[in-house]
Amino acid sequence: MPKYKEIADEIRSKILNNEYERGQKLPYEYMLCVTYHCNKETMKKALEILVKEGYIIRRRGSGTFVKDNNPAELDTIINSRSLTSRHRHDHIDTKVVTFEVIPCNAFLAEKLHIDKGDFVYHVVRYRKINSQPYVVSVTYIPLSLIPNLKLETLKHSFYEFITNKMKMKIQSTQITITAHQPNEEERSFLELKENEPYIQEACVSYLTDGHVLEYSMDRINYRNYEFKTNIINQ
Amino acid sequence: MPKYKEIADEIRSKILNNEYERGQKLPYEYMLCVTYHCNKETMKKALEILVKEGYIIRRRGSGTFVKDNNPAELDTIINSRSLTSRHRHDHIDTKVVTFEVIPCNAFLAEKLHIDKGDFVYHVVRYRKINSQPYVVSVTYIPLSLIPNLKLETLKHSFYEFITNKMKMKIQSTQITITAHQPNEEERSFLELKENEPYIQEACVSYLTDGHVLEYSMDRINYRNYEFKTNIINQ
DNA sequence: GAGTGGTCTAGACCACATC
DNA sequence: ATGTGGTCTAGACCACTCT
Repeated sequence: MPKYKEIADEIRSKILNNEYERGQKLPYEYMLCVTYHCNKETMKKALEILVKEGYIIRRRGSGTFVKDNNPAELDTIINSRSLTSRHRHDHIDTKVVTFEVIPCNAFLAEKLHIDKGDFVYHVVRYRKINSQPYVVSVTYIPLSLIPNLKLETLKHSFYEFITNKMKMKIQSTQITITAHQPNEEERSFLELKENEPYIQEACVSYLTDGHVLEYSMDRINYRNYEFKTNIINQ
Repeated sequence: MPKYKEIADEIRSKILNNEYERGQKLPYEYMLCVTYHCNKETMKKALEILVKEGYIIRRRGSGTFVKDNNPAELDTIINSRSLTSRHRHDHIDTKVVTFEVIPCNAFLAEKLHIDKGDFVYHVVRYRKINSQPYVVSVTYIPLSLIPNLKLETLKHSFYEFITNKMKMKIQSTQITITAHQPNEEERSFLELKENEPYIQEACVSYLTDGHVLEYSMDRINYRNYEFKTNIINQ
């Protein structure tokens, strides 16, 4: 793990533990460099991570300040740090209702960066968390990437399988949030009333080797939905 | 404008103009440094911007590649580059239905980083785009930041006013997306049927001087809602 | 003017991918 | 072994804020 990430982790946990308090001014850059034994540019990289995560704010001429925010709330923001932990829901109460191999259409070919007609897994899963219906998950995965996908894997954690068994790494994910009317099965599982839509998170996941791992649509009862992110102006 | 942003802009537009094609490998780092007359670290900063925006992918040992994506679609991703342009809707068909000054409650005090009881503007606006109902916008702004806010300003672009007249700069925005049932007025304006929720984007906008400019809730008919973002794994 | 961040460079050295 | 990106450093110089 690079030094700048270690330093970011240290400072982040100091903020979360209130060693650096809300609204407080941090020591200035050179002082931090001395404390954490690094060069100015390295410290800048570390602090930049925390800026992007919304923990601190830097002002030329004034200094670096801890954002006057509820730290617990900050920790729920979706960013590079939390993407992995989002996948950790994967083990809970999964019912696989569809598991088939089909030739993909033009839409999927575009998303998955493969040719129209190439075979893909088509998986539909109904998932509960703490016995409460949570998500209808529709996933398409190129067959060529994982020729030996098994039903058992889909019942447990697909993410674990990808990471630990296949030694693949997700590099980035494009997320698109929209809302739509469910079909009858979805409505019944998600316990939606007449006219109520689900929120859909459509994800395209890229591996570090450049391949697209999957195109997935997670459909969630809007009552349970929350998405937080932090956008920094350039 | 720093050199690394200029270089990022140049390379981004080459990608958008297909001078660097989808899926193509870019010249390697040192070559790019020669082409754009800069140092390795500067080029790295430039390319990092494009990685975050989802235009390119870098692989240690292999090279830098243009993502095999529809460039037009990439341009709709919400990130530092597009935050500003989102505010450009601000001029369209605005009806101000509430404009008052009230003492804030504990919830707002927390969001705006002011004391409970401090005065804030409370603004509710109904906005149409191309004569179509688009958003119910509820905004709270600390009175102390803008003591002279006028009704006229709210009918036009609040963002323009902040930027050009007040010379303020938005540094970052925390966005939280949820969905809720409307009240009667909201339902009627947004043309929602019985049981249909709106999607809410709650935003906390920070200025470069560290103050919170506003807490706003934009409530949108779910049929018209779309939010795209790109998340890079660390 | 003093304090503080931001940018840029030159160069050393490391880590990973591919052949 | 070679090609390619990633990290780290030392130091020069610039830009903004505050008082």
